[in-house]
Amino acid sequence: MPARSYGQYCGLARSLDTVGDRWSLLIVRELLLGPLRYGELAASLGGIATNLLADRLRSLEASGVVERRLGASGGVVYALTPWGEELRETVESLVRWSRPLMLAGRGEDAFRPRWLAVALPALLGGRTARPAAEVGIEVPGLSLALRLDETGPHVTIEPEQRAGTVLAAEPEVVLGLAAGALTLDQALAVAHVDGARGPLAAVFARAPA
Amino acid sequence: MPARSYGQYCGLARSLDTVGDRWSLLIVRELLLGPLRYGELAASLGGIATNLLADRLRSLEASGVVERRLGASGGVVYALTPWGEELRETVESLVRWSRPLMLAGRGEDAFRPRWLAVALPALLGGRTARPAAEVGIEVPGLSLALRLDETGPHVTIEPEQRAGTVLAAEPEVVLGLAAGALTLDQALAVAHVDGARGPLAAVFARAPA
DNA sequence: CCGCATCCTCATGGATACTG
DNA sequence: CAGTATCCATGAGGATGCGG
Repeated sequence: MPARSYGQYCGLARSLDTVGDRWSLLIVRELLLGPLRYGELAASLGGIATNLLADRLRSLEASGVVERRLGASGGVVYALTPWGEELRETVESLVRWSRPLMLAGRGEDAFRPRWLAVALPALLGGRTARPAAEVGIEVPGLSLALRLDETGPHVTIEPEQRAGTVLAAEPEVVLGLAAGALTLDQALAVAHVDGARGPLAAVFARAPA
Repeated sequence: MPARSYGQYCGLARSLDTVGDRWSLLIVRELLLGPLRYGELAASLGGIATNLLADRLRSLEASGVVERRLGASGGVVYALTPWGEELRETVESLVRWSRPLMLAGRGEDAFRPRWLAVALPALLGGRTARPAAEVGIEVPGLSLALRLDETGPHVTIEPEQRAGTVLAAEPEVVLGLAAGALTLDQALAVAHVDGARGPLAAVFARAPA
């Protein structure tokens, strides 16, 4: 147990005893998109020390947040337990809370398209009246499609490039999250949708051929 | 800044850069109940090192989560900014997530009735569809059991006397009772017997023989 | 007394090298 | 590839001091 317990009979304190360690919630963030192997986790987390990753995975497994499974290729993969999956609510609330921090711009920070797959539902979800729409962001090596309908937002990751895909997203999200993530070479053409109404679909971008 | 930044352009990572430090969210928890002075914070947090408290308050103030105000008695009090207040959502989601941890029992952990004032709304409020669960809470001289099922939340209070008393009360009554603001006799006087009214007005008080 | 700042010790985090 | 082992830097914890 890397973190000293707060020793408080309080839900918040006990939650933080379990996932309040450095890197723990970021590991959960990665696994919210599906099981990953050790090396994939290390790569996606971007420079976590290997001993820390091993420690965190051990303690998260011991506390029932993460479990080891046998992946399709025979290797061991790490996955969230049902209880661990319930941390999505917490992660999304922190993503929403971070909006002022994200609007400050990317700066020197690293960026991985994967992270959008967690952030976008958190930022776009929760709206009441929402027209059916399709939102996508395409970045090197990854296409993200966010489909919005009456049942809520659904995110799908499409590894294969989809040339000529029409991308749409809420300006606030695209300008806040994707600023700096898309290069000029991707030639994103920004234009307002004809007859766009409501908070959605105000920006169109065209992916490179 | 005590915490090294993760250096990731991700909402979760930036939120954790801001409030992911040890003690930071517990400080927020205390201030969610209202402004406090430095000494009150230190006492309620139970044994935080004074230099750490000073450090955290400084960085939370620098990042716009907390602000210093002049209290009624002329002294300086610490209070949440509007943005800091928005962390209530995150805190409550962690409180809900901690249910299995809290069901494990109190053990040697410290307990302060204040903490219930944050936890109970998180557990009682919220969604409509909720799986059946039972939460036990121990207050000095009082045992509280909170049972959640499809019909809503039910609180079972187990004092020394009042055996078999069934009553209905608003959640605020239970909250006041649990937080020490109301004595059991006062709560019983305010509560309404049977004929529960309102969506959350099903509160049972029962004592062991 | 309250509100911190300083000092010291030790647990934890971070980077790199190394191994089955 | 999936971790361990090692070493150093840093932050936590506790005691104490000091000014208002």
